Amino acid sequence: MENQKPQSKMYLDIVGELQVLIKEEGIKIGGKLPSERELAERLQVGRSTVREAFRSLELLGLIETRRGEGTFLADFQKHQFVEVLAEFIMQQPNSLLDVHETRRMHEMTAIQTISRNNKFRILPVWKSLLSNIEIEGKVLREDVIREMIVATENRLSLKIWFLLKQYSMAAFGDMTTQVESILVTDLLRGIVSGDEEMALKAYKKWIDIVERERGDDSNGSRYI
Amino acid sequence: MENQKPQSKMYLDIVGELQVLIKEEGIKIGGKLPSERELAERLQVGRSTVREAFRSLELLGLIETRRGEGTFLADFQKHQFVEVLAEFIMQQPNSLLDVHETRRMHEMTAIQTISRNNKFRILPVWKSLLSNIEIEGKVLREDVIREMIVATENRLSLKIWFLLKQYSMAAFGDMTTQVESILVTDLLRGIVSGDEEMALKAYKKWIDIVERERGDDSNGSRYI
DNA sequence: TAGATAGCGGTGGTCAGACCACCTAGAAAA
DNA sequence: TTTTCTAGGTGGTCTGACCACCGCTATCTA
Repeated sequence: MENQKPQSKMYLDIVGELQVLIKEEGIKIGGKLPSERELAERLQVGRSTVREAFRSLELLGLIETRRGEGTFLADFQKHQFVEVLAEFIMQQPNSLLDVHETRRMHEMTAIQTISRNNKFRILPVWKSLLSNIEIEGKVLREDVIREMIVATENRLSLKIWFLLKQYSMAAFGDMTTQVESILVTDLLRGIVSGDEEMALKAYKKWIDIVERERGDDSNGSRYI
Repeated sequence: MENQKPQSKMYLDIVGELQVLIKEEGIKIGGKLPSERELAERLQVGRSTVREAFRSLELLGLIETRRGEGTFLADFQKHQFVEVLAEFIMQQPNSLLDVHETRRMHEMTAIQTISRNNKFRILPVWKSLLSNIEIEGKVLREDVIREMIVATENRLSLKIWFLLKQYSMAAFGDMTTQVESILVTDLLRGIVSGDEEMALKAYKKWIDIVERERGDDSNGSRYI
């Protein structure tokens, strides 16, 4: 018996091997992964090691395990881990500010990108949002921003933004404030007309209001 | 023996109990947590269950385990979770372009941030870089950019940028090209003088050259 | 025959105990 | 005093054993 490799962090290797496996076998979201026992044998490790790898991925929201059924590739949206992260991180005021600012960075860049490029400006979604506002009188902050980042077609940025959003939501509670339609209207109008300055100005005011409503003390952003 | 509670997700309870324990015992960053064996006994669970809880927290970057020493409360600033997420996320096609653009986003934001704020403009590091260029005649792209993002004091942004950099390096080979000192000098001068436009213009030219040298086909950036 | 059900195999959840590899501090030797 | 060695503690891994749960199928019942 020549077992147990000395290199630390075997379960991290498993995580890596899992990524390969998922790719090779073409497992899609919601698809089933091999069972723990099978995986252990296939990778020549103990079942407990496989489980440790699974546990970490589970808290990250990347997989989902159901007793009696199996382990599945999770829908990205779930992410229970954010709460845990937030709980732990609350004591570290600085990192929270980083999250905020990085998120704003992605949001502002999206606004700039869209209002500078005709291809994005003429998208029907903006007018659709505008008419929605006229009808309902208000709109969710996240909805508008999300649409903007989606429009830029940068999925990585979208993922990061989504993460950061959840993260700060978990830390501050629900943030999907409904704002005066005037600002959103300005923002959207700025976008469709290519008036970057107008859009950004509306965005900044918007942010100001949101932070004030929350009594945010992490002001003095470096980006705005 | 009345063992093994049926309620699923025992390890999540452990995570919760750990948070309480950390708070009650006043464990600070870098502080030592109880050993796995002690914790198992104290919470009346098996050691493997404790370990599963630890593994998930570890991948989140909340704790750090060192063999032979123990388990410690980690520096949250490390944001280890970003790596794993990135790995999983970037398996998608088209992601390479996304990586590029997201990275440029972080770089440009840093440049803007610095040149708009006196506090950052007057940092001695810029003059130090400038004189270095005069002496050696050239400079590494990454070095300059890194210094800029470091200067903005957003460690999360730095972390993300570093990741993206590594990723594109792995995809394209070594990218640390040495560029004409003129452009870098312009960029740095723009920064210290608060001339955002000048700095950005130099940056964009710089990017152009790098992409051209590499024969980059992922042009048409949405951000520049 | 059609429907209810009891059982079986597979899966995750947990535990206990056993090694191994590693680190550290204190004891023993120089 | 300085160096070396050793014992105990810690995380890392494996094994094998249960349990609780799920889904399916073959069986039993009305």
